[in-house]
Amino acid sequence: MKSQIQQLLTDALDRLRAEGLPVPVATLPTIERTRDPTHGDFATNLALVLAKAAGSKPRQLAERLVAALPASTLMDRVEIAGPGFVNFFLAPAAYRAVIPEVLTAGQGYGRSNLGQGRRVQVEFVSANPTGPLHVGHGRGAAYGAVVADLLAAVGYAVHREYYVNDAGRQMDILATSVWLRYLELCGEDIPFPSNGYKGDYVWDIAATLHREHGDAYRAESPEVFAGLPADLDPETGTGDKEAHIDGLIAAAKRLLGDNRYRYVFELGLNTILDDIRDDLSQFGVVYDEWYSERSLTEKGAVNRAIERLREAGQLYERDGALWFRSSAFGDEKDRVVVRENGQTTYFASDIAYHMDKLERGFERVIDIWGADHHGYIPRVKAALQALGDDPSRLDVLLVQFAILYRGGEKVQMSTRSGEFVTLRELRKEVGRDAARFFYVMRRCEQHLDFDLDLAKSQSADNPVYYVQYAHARVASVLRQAADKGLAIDPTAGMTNLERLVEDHEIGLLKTLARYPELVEAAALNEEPHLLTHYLRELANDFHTYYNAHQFLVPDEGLRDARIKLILAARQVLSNGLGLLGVSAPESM
RNA sequence: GCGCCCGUAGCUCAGUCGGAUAGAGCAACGGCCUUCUAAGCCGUGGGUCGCAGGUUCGAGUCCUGCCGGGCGUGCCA
Repeated sequence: MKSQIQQLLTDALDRLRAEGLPVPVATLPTIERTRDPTHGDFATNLALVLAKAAGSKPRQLAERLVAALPASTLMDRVEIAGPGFVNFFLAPAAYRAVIPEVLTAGQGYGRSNLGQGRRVQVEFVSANPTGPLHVGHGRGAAYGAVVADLLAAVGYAVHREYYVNDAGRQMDILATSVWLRYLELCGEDIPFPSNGYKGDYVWDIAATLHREHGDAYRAESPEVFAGLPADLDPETGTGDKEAHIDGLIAAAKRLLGDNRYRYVFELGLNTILDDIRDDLSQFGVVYDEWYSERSLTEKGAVNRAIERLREAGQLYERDGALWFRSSAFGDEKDRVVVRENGQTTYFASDIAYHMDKLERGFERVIDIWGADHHGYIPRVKAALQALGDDPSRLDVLLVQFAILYRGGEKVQMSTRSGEFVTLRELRKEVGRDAARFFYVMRRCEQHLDFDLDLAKSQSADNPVYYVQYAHARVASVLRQAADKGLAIDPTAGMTNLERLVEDHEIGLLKTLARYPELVEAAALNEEPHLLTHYLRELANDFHTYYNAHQFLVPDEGLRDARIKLILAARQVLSNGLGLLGVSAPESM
């Protein structure tokens, strides 16, 4: 509808230009939906924008513009208002046309081919497999999933990916933590390291190891701790927790040998990864690919990335380490890619990973990170630029923290003690639908206050229930109609739609017509919250209509028209909820 | 110190490429159930858009400075 009006305006401009008005050729008329209904349905500020170039007063120009507009059945009337706005009032028939449009398109209503199949990768969550996902990861999961689905809905070929950090020191700490717990289960006396992973899940993995392999992985405690630097003593502040845990990792590798160490490591990794996969899939979040960090090293991508940087002359040695000159590309300082001990850094893997992403041919790559990683953006972009790639192909979207509230109080979380609220616990408490909806209700760069009590409440205060209830209500009306033996045939001719004349009906029609534009905006700006707000509005339009008018009236023609309208509403509610990963219940 | 994000009604937040009289929900107050689910609807009150400049036909929106809050600033991942 918007584009049709745009075409009318373009035609008008062409005509004015032919009359000799100096209008820049590149001018593309901008059309906006009005905020105020007294300004019509759509408006353009074209006359204001062109006034200077045309050497004419805005209002005079607006009048010439209106006079030049081709006749159209879409339009009820066109008015000039304020300093020179041109307001378009659509004919009611133009709005009613949305009903057949929705009902024929069905689930496809709101989908488009803007992206024309261009390939986009969305990488999200990518939490280290050192423990279960917590509520912070949940927001990234919900946000990423909806962004991906929105892009797919507007015609992009979306590849959803989880980057698995299955290499590196954190994973060694996990493997060692599992082993130490296992030794405790074997009856060894183990002072657990302050820097180890203390969660219950570590015990669970250790118990599996003990159950399946008995004492086969056992070592004696004194042997394990022999010659280690002291752990941090929280009382006195003496000791070094980093040196202590590194010593323990070395002891584990030495005492277990390569094969047995690898086994414990893999057991920990796979157990947790399976848990994360399961958790996400129950959350309705699925991936096309789980991409292993280790595989980057194994196939030589990390070395290749380093070589490419070296060839580009962007590496140098200092203090025994190999540095990337990222400060030459906008980063605040240079970064190490190979440590003094010869090991490549996490950053080196990440350079290789992003190089690999672009090599895989994605036109656009979207990373969704927790906001605490924002300082990381310049160095990754710097690396891409140094490699000769185009850094603008990478967009990093930062998701701020989610803070849980229960009974008006902030829920305390601390990863240090292993006491955190997991995504699984959250889902169990408020349910998948409420969690998915609440997580994307705010712009991603806005801190999210997640009210657990509200998410659980079954009332109008709760936006999820409010929207779902609208859907269930339509279904309920249709059941009533069936019980009364009234025919419902959505594919029957749209002969009675002109009976829809009430304000509530026109309002609902207008909201339904807006949906495709809304999906487009939400997708292109990566803003799922627009969709949650829209659905609330749509539900409100429906509930208001429901309260003001009876649908199942004796007048057959009117009844038929109203049922078609609410069928269309149900379809759009269902489509929108579907994009959010929230169910659309038939009854509540 | 430097960098990124945020600051709009009592609370939580929308606000389209800069557009017309700044919106919604909650909370508060007052109404509506012999009628398709009251998990709903209607109404009332509530604002120095953090502050000060600038850009222009027009600024909550763009620019600069300041104030306040969050996060970051590893040869960790």
